[in-house]
Amino acid sequence: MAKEITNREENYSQWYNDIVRKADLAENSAVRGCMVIKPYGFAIWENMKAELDRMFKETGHQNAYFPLLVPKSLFEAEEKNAEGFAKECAVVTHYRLENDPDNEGKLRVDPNAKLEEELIIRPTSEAIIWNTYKNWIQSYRDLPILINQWANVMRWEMRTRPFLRTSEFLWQEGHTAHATKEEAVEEAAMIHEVYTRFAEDYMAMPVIKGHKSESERFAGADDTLTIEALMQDGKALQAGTSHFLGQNFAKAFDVKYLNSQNKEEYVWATSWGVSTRLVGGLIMTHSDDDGLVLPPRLAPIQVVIVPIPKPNPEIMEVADKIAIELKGKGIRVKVDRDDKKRPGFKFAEYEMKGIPVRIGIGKRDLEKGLVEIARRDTKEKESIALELCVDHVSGLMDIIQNNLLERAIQFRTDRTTTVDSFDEFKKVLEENQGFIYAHWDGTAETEEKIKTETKASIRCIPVDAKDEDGVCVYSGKPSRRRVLFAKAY
RNA sequence: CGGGGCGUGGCGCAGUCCGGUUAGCGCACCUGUUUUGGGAACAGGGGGCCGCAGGUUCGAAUCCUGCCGCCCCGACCA
Repeated sequence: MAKEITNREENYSQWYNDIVRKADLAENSAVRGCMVIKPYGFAIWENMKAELDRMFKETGHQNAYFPLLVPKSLFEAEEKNAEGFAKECAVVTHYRLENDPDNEGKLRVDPNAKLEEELIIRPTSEAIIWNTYKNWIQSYRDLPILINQWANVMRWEMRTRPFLRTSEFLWQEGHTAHATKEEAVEEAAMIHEVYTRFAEDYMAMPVIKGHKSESERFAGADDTLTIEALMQDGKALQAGTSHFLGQNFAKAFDVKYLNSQNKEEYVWATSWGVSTRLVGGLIMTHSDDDGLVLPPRLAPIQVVIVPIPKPNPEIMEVADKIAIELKGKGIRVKVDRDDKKRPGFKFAEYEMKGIPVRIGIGKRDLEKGLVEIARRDTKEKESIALELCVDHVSGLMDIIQNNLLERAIQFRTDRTTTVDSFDEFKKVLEENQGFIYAHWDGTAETEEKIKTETKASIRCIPVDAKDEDGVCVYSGKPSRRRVLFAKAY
């Protein structure tokens, strides 16, 4: 069967790398920590982007674009934010190269072209955007500002992995400005819900919604909302965050407005983002040892039609007819016209690429009026009457989408444990990993100690956590509710 | 930044310890023939500054020195 993909059990991270490479999603580049996203991988991102963009616009946001470079003086204005990102910033210091007099044919940085002020390559855009908003906002009538940008950002990470953590990555970042605290809090929560819907309805990736603990918060935020997904190796992935920024950036950039009583007030803010990391989450939620598995709603190709054993006019006529009908139902279809490769090779290839449904049209079956339908998610194959094929396949789209979500929910349920003692806590981490619900005393000290001793961190304080009196698994101090722990990516 | 590993056709590797004709193998690629319902077989063929720069030597992929880069594990990371 599928060759060259490492088994998940054998070496999970090698398996992940194999999928990325064999499914032709991305490859390493000449730049350390930066990947080349290949057409097939980019198509998945484009589908995510299209859907998210639609959701943002539906909720009243507009797209805009701000500069890649941020003057250092602006970057440092919001202290906590600057401090949080300082260690991972790439910095532009010069603007010109020249021929190196000591090294024929080589260039060097022109020492005379040093910038007066260094420019930071954005690790996030709050600074440059709030500096801009300052000029846009005078009155309560200018609010709210609801803007999103699709952009690249750079964070000089020490260790990178394709999609999950790269030095440069693509994302969207929403930056909104509001007249009242309530409105901003509501905005952050609304986007949190949009992210949840996207993860579950499109990626078929169930997530836990919650608040970050104070120490895990975005640098410069008063509250960070997160969606946390569970990967197949039992580790958590932070899949999206939505921050309530309070008035921190408004104060740092002096953004005030006049309210209807002609009184000056600071503006309230949110920011929120998801990135190409979602592609990594998608891979690790559904894929198996035979390759990528994609949910139909995000698959670049939803159905592939393979002539067996190879294209001939009679078969292709049927294939094209089915393709046209499926396309008429809004389904993304590829008809394989390659007459060089044999069916077995193609089957394996399309499985590697995670195409949800394959229709095999063969001479022998066709004589009996049958075609073969193969599902990627279950690997089931069935023969079905030609005239039922289109309806059956279009119906499969939702069935597969739901099955993937159900499967992922089941996996998460199996890997979620509620514990009441620290021994139990550690035992679960050794044996099962996954999500752990446990009581926590609410202090950063305890959180830190648990993390140091077990490598598990608080992923979130779930929004739907029930009040439940108990005692902290670590300190024994009283706790009002359980929080979600896991080792994380 | 610490520990480990590695740079040899597009990819994966052998050869390096112990220097010696023309640097080899698998995959991929090209041509042809036979095949074709789950990763076809055979035959022929193309493709290499052996990471870079010095040095030792009659002779360096191989030995010496310096540099550069990559991968893995840690530390780090919203």
